[in-house]
Amino acid sequence: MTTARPLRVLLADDEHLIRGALAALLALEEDLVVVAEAASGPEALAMALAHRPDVAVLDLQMPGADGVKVATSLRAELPDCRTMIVTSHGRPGHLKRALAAGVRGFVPKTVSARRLAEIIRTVHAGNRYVDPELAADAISAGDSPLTAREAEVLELAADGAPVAEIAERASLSQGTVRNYLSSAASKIGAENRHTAVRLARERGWV
Amino acid sequence: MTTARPLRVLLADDEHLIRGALAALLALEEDLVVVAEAASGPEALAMALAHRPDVAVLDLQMPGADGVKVATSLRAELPDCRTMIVTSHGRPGHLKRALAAGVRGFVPKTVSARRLAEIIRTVHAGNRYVDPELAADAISAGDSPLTAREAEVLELAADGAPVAEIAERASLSQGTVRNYLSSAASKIGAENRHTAVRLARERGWV
DNA sequence: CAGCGCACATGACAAACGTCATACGGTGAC
DNA sequence: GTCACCGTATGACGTTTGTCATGTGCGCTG
Repeated sequence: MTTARPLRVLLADDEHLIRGALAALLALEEDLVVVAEAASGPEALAMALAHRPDVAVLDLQMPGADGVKVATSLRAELPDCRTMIVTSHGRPGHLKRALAAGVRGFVPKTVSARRLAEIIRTVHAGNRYVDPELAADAISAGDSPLTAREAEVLELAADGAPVAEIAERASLSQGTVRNYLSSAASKIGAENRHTAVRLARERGWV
Repeated sequence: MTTARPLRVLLADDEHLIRGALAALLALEEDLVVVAEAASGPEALAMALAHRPDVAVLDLQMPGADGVKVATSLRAELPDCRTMIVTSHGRPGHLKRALAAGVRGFVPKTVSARRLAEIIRTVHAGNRYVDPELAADAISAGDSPLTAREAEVLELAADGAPVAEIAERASLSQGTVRNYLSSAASKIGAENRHTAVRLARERGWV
């Protein structure tokens, strides 16, 4: 059993420093081999199709397309490839999106390389792994109490646009927009739409 | 000249994965030795005092105290130790703050490890190094047109607090607060304080 | 089918906000 | 020593928001 076929890994992260360092560390693991690296979402996708890795380790924030988008495409185009997300900022919403996209591993960058290698093996074996802390956050954040429209309007309000502009962009009357913003804010427990936007962001509801 | 005293490096980054990987890569450089690692601002400070490194490589965002704060303290307590900042999100304002704190190197995490090693040597030699792209951003963002008070009030407005609360926290009258917010927004070219906050953030003015 | 929740709307009122004029004391520059 | 700019303040004005009541129509679900 010493000559098992090595586990082929794709590494995608826009930070060269991290990516290179990670590749070096994973190379120390005998059963892992990094077959491709990418610095952007589209590049990750292209690399995956070219090299057909067993596991794709994706950074959440990358130029072009974020980790979850890449995972979604990968699921369609390369179903045998397991995907996992590594991230610095673990927002509850991201985790939820990721799991919905078929991602099987979700870990913060605070883990050690050894641990990451273990998790890569876990994921490859067909199991899932979600960082317990992030999972707890996601659960405690709960599901969004917002209706689809409320969320949409809140999102349009995100950059501080006045009601008139939001109304126009959403093709709604100004009164309706105010109603939605008001009910969204009260559901969230914020005193005004701006704090509502911030809180919704933090909880991954927008 | 082969047995020169090695260059002693302190590594501070809250992401274990990155920090470990970085340490491993820097260890490949013959003339560098990582003498200490830290995962938070205070820890970095303590480690520096205990191990007296030649160069401290600090992540910008860390729990406890950010890289710039650590650099400031270090400058006072360990003047011989050069400091440099490594960061993922290079906002213009951070660079300015960092240079003011006596930081001698400022690089994004997109550089390669080899390059980082070179820069560590540059910094140790007493020179400065600032990533050209970040420098260009900082220059094009220009200086803040805001007065000290305007910036302060704008910062208090950052989380969407109403004027009354800002006034209380700044010990100002509500009218004054509104005046400041109004003039700050007009200087920035924003239509209201919320977009003003956002733009000021992007330009590193708060 | 009756009831419920949602999308969407209107009108009205109070509170918050943005803007402007005006004022006065302090500080630094010329 | 005047001039300009800043910090601070007030009062007044119109506009934008937040909130509420109320209404219509639609699609589920019991």
